[in-house]
Amino acid sequence: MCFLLVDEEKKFNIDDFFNKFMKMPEIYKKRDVLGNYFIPDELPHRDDQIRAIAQIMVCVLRSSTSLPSNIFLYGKPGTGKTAVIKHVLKKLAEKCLSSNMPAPNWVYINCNRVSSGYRILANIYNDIDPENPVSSTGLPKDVLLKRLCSLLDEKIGNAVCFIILDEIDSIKNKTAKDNLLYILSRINETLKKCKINIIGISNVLNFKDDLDSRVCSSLCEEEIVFPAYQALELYEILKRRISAAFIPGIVSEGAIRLCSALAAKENGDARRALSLLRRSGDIIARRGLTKLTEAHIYMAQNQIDRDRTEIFIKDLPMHQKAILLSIYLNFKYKQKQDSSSGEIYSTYCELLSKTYGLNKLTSRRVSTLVKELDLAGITSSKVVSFGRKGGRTRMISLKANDEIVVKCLKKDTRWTGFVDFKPSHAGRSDINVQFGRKYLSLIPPSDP
DNA sequence: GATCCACAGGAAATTAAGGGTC
DNA sequence: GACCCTTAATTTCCTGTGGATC
Repeated sequence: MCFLLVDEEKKFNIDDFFNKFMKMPEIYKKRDVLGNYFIPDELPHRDDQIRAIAQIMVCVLRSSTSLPSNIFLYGKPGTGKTAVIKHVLKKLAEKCLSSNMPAPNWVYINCNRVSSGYRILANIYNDIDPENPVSSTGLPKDVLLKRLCSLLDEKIGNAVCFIILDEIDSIKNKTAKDNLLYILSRINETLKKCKINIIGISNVLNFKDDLDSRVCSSLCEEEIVFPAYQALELYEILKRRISAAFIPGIVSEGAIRLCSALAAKENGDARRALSLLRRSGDIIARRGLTKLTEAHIYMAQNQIDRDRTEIFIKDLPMHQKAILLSIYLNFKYKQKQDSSSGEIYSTYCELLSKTYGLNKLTSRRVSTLVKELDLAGITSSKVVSFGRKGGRTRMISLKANDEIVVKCLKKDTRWTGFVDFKPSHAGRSDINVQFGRKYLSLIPPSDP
């Protein structure tokens, strides 16, 4: 039996907390304005992009069956791509309705959440007909496509349906990506009444280079690039949002400037600036303060980075946690900051030999998982060559705060007991431990 | 300049799981 | 229930690579 030891004095009283909060001064007029999904009526510094998209889409106003060119939008995260396309479609729909024309239909899919071709087609289907959804697996792709075409003709009729594929670069499998985009680029040949227009949104500027040439020519008819926001542009965007979100006088001038500068440093990401503002607003709201200063922006920044790392590690699959633990243990027990992929693999194998019911992954798979940790900013690594004696390897070091890493790993009961485990090769001076896989033989055989 | 090391990493194959159809 | 489909995770196979050493 297990008891939670709770200090009576520190025991959280939810009623008291709510009562205290109710007495605190209100700082927000409308907090939602700072949210990621809020689309403002005006999008400053995006006039060129709005004009370009509007000029392509305007033919829909002449005839509901006129098909505009397919569009591809490129730009780094937080540069307003999604907001601009939604804004233009909203305005187009308003104009159609005020002119007694049918509003254009549109389906928005974030490919980051629906990463396979089949599921993207299924999501388009389910978005159009949510009452009779198709399953996310099981049907042959050609059957699903046939059903989707029938549905589009039946539900949309003689009109254009815009399909927005956001974060299209996150479809990892190149064949799946080419197949899906090829199907979509030819779908109008199968449709009898409805017409499909594809709007692709990518965070990767050279996304097109990776596409099949047939797909590229039909899908990338018009391309619009979204440049990163400059600090001054971000400042103006924040000013507008602040006046809609906060009660006047709450946010200090210095805080706005700092927030814009920090976001400008992160590739001009407006989403990051708004998230900093939202988080720092919540910090002062919970403390009952009425002035948001630079200090609160720094606090918010630390909290966001910390939360991001903790959530990422908490959600890692079991083997990836073991790999991260191996990196941490090598960092902890070695004199050097970085370890070779071979050393990490041998530590990983050693850890798994001490657990029951877990088969170790191959070094190839571990190599892919290490790269994923790298991409997430948890580790930092680079490929280096040690010549004939040492060959080519990846040198890996821990980038995230080691205290946060160990705290998160301790929460996983499978690995709690291993956070102080010393790898066999650590601290040995009688062997050259540069090249870990050689030393797999050091690992004692696991119990049967 | 050739050789060799210790991998890196791409591509195809395999496996398991979830689901649809007949 | 057999068979077919899809996806995701993983393995297997293979070629490529940078630089020290021969």
